[in-house]
Amino acid sequence: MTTEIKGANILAALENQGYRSTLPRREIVENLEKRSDGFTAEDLVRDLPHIGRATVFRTIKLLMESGIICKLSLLNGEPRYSMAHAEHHHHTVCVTCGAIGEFHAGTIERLLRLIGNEVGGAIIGHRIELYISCATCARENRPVPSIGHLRVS
Amino acid sequence: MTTEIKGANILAALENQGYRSTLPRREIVENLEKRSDGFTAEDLVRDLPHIGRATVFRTIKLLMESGIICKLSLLNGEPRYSMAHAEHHHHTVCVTCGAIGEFHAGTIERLLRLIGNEVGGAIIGHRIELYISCATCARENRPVPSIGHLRVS
DNA sequence: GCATCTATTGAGACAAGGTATCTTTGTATT
DNA sequence: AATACAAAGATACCTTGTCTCAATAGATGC
Repeated sequence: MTTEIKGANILAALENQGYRSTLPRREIVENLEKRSDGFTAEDLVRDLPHIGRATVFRTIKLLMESGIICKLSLLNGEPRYSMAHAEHHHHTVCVTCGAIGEFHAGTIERLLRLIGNEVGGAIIGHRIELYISCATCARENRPVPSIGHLRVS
Repeated sequence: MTTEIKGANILAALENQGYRSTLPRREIVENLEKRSDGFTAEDLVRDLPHIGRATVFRTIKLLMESGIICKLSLLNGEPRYSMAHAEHHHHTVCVTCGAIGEFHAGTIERLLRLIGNEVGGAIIGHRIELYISCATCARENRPVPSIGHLRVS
């Protein structure tokens, strides 16, 4: 029931926005399709050594602006990218293995909008990252790092 | 009604954790007290040129681990630090002027805990940033940048 | 007050993640 | 096919930190 844009459709989406369909872009999109979890820019650079570093970053930026991939932060601030499977959503990040999940929560959206009123000014958007110890890591009792003020009381 | 730790108390807190009260640390803490809004590491480096860059970063890390300051992200991912006025809290970030605010929302905490159950695995903590156009910027109609998948529908 | 022990500092090299510049190449269009 | 301009590649550069290592300075015992 996800509204994932994929394959040729991604390129088509870019073309509709006036961007050209080039070989590097096709290769990057193709590579992304194989990925089910979070990835780094360097993953792509490593996987596609004949494509320039700058091009990889430029394409990532393009895909982000088009809402096709999104960027999130591990606990320590390390960046990760992941395919955007839904229009607006949030991420779960496993603090031990780094696995990325996705969730949607209408109630939170509504709440945040209310809070926006209280806070003064116009609410534009938000970022929510939920740090978890994923099912596998929790089962294996892998030690959870200290997370400072991000912890839940 | 905030539980802000300040001045000598910050140093005392560090000493209680076994850290020494050194001149650079005192100067950094003193400088931080003057700040009411978000700041960058480079702000401190610039303000305290006789203190080494590494020491500034080391002290920031220390203060973060002690829960005295916290780190957050502007829309574009740029890091900002801000004094932690409450135990566990979240931030509002003005997307046009970068002003940092703070809010607390028990309801969201509870909700996220519920979502944690659904998501599978153990919930450890979370990060929430609410992007706004602050009262001043909204009044002056300053243009809001595109924010990709972070926007609220 | 002085010696000592060790945490901390400063300087500077290094690393990750990304952007800017500039020339060459590739794509869409006529 | 010719052309115009978007995009690529190479590379230098920037920002935000971290690491190393010798020199220094707090805390402590005497």
